[in-house]
Amino acid sequence: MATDTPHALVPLVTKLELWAKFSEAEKAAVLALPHRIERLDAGKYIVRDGDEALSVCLLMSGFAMRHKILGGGARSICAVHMKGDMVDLQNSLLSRADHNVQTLTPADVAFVPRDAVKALAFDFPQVGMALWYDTLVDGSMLREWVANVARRDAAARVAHLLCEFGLRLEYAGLGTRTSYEIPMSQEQLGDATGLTPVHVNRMLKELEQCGLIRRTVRSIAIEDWNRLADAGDFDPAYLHFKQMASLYH
Amino acid sequence: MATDTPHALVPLVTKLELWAKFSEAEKAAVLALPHRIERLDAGKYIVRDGDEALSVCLLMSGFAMRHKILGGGARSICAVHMKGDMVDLQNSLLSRADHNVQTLTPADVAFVPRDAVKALAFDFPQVGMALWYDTLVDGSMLREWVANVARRDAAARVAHLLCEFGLRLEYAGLGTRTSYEIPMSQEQLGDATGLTPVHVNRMLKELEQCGLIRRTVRSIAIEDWNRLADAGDFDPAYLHFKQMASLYH
DNA sequence: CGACGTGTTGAAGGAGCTCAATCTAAGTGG
DNA sequence: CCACTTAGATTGAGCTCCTTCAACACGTCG
Repeated sequence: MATDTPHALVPLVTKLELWAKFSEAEKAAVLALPHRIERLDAGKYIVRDGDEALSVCLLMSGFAMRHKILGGGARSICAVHMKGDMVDLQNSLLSRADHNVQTLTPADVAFVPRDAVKALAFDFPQVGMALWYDTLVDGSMLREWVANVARRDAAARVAHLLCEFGLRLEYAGLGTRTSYEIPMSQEQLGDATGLTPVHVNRMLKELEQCGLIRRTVRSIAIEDWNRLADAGDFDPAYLHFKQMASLYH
Repeated sequence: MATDTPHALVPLVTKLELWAKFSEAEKAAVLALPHRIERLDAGKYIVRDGDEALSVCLLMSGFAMRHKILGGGARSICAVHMKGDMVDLQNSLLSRADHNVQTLTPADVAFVPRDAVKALAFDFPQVGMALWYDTLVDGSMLREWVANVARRDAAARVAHLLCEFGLRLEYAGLGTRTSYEIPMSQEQLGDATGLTPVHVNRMLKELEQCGLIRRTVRSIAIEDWNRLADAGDFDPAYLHFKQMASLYH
């Protein structure tokens, strides 16, 4: 569990410092978190619903999703995570996982023992606060996700998801908001929007025919950001991005 | 802002102690939070989307909801709160509200200044941790809410909501899980389930005709808990109730 | 080459929506 | 106490958006 790559947690510090300026001691404490780095294939479960989750994990590369499997076997994806995201604070602190976390692509993941995170939050309240803020932003994104699947029509749901993805990828330094590779199949997009894969396909086609996007297999190019944002009823306020004024039009 | 009813915050202590045993000093610190108590009419906004939220508020009686108004004017309700619930940690800590909080019924609300809550969390990490846990449970409930509106059919959505309500009311000491007054109109139920009020009405009728519930105006009696839970694909694990084994069948 | 996962397209059906009328209960003012 | 108002509940009829089912295309990988 001792770390031979002490810089692996730098992205975490960067992210948490969005919420509070850390002292050197606080930074050092975060970087000193014991962790184990693992390379996971696509489709690997990080946590399963019902498990006792003992680790918090940090996505260093690749993509992952949170989802639930319902009684009838249907799947509901409620979040997608990318580089720098802290996955599974939710499950690990509440001890018993209430949903699954699964990789969408091959991913490098740093596992940090839950108790070390807890201790860190206790010993360095400033850090604990930043972690808390991070989970509050997750909550905000969940509320928007609810609104998306509950009250927007199919085309708007897909458009909204494409806008959110673009901004988040840009924010994570993984591309521009108007051109990126989407790490999900159309079936997964369906599970994320509450639609069937067939209908996702038709909506993508429609958005393309309206000149809002262009696409090849998995690559999305947003032709007209403003019109797509309009079609998707997209307003990035819920992402609570800091210091990114340029993105707010 | 000085308090003349020092016991008003007792329900908060009780709730937070589900997550961590508090010392006398910690309990005293929570009870010493400065607060102002206010009686609000039904339909009153506690916070509006976009506001700078300066207070956290504790529901002492009555019901409230969180919701978003979308571009087209549609409303999406993503949570309902009741006695003892801490409303609006979300909005106030992130400084700019990303959704509305509005009373469903007349309600007694204790307003606590945001900075006092922050200071409490800093000075008493054990308390801060409990507050954090509370927001994590909110997140879990949101994920289930996403699954409900995204992947269940109309009858199941309504059934699930009725089950959740019953359990939460019982847990809050406001009745039994099988018989209660529902504090929402059918239009609001529609906004909470992503359905039209007309269709909510038909689903309630259907559940009644199947012998799962009985009802008068706003009162719900669950005739057959197990069958209703089955119809609503309801499993209470996501509520993360503590010490309530009897409810898990 | 064949198999498999994924994307694409068509046709038909249904769950839930829209529109609109009617009914009920709870005020409210006279 | 009653006429009047109003918000919400209830019901019906028709329509539409999305689903379901099914076939076919395409690229990758054994």
